Amino acid sequence: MKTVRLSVPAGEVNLPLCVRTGQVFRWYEIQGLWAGMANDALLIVNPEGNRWSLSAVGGEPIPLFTHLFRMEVDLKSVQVQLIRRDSRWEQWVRALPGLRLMRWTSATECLFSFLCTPANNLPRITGMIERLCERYGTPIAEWGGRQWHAFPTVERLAQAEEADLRALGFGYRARTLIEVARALQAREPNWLESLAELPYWDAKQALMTLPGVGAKVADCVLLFGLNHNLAVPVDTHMWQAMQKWVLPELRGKSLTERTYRQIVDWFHERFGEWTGWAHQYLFTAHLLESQRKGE
DNA sequence: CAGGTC
DNA sequence: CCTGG
Repeated sequence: MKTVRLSVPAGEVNLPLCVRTGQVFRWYEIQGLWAGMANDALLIVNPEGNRWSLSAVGGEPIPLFTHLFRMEVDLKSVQVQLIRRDSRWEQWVRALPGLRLMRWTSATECLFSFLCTPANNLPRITGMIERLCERYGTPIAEWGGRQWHAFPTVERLAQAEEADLRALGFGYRARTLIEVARALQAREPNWLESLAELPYWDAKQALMTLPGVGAKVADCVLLFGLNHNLAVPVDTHMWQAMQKWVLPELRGKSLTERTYRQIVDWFHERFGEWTGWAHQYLFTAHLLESQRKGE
C-alpha cells in the first residue's frame, strides 16, 4: 500500500466534521489516522498540517479522496456564495470551518445505507452497516488491527434472509433492504445511476417508487449519491432549524408533503445550484447544537 | 413518544 | 401505520 502526499490548504477540509455528521457512515479514527470505506475501497488519511498523507486499497488515493470530498470545489467560494445569497448563513459558515458536502462513490451503497436511517441514530446506523458489510461483503484489506469489507452487492442482498438481517439488528428494515435489492434487480442495470441524468423532481419521483424510500431518504440519495445539488433532505434537524432560524412562518405547522415542498422551493429560489451546500451547513449546525444540548 | 414511511 | 429508546 503506497502512501502519497496531497497539499490541502488550511480550512479547506475538516475531515472529522465531514465524516461524523451523518453524510457517510463508514469512517473511523484509528491510531491518529482516519480510515473510511467507500463501497469496495479503503482510504486512509492523515489529516495533519497542509501536506496530508493518503493511502488506499482498491483505489487510487488522490482521485478517491478528491471524489469523496469534492475537492474540485473551492470551499471559500462556496461560502461566499451562501453568505451572499442569505446573510444568516454567515454564522453557520463561521461555526463550521472545513465542512464539505460529501459525494459517495456508489449510489447503491448510498441508497441501502440511508434506508437504515429512518427512526434511527448515528451510532446505531454505523453499527448496523458495519455488521452488514462483515456478514455479506467481501474482505478488502486488513489494516489497523481489523478486517475491512466491501459493501455487499445487490445480488448478495437480494439473497439475504430476513431473519439473518433481523439478527444483525435491522428490525423492520430487514425486509425493506431485501425488497429494495430485488426491486433493483428487476429494473434495468444501472437504473439507479441513470437517475443522475434526470431532472431533480423526476429523479426524486422515480426513487420514491422503491419500498422504504420516502421524500427524505430520496433526497439523501440524490444529494450524496447521485450528484443532485437541488436535493434538500428534510429530517427532524432541518425541520427544526428551518422553523427556529429561517422560516418563522413554519412555526406551529407540522412537516407534511406541503411544508416539505415549501422548504425545497424556498432553497431553490434562494440558493439555486448551491442548495445542497446551503442545506449541509444548516443541517450540521442544528445537529451539533442538539448534540451539545444532549437532546 | 420521536422519527421516519405508507 | 411500524418501532427502539
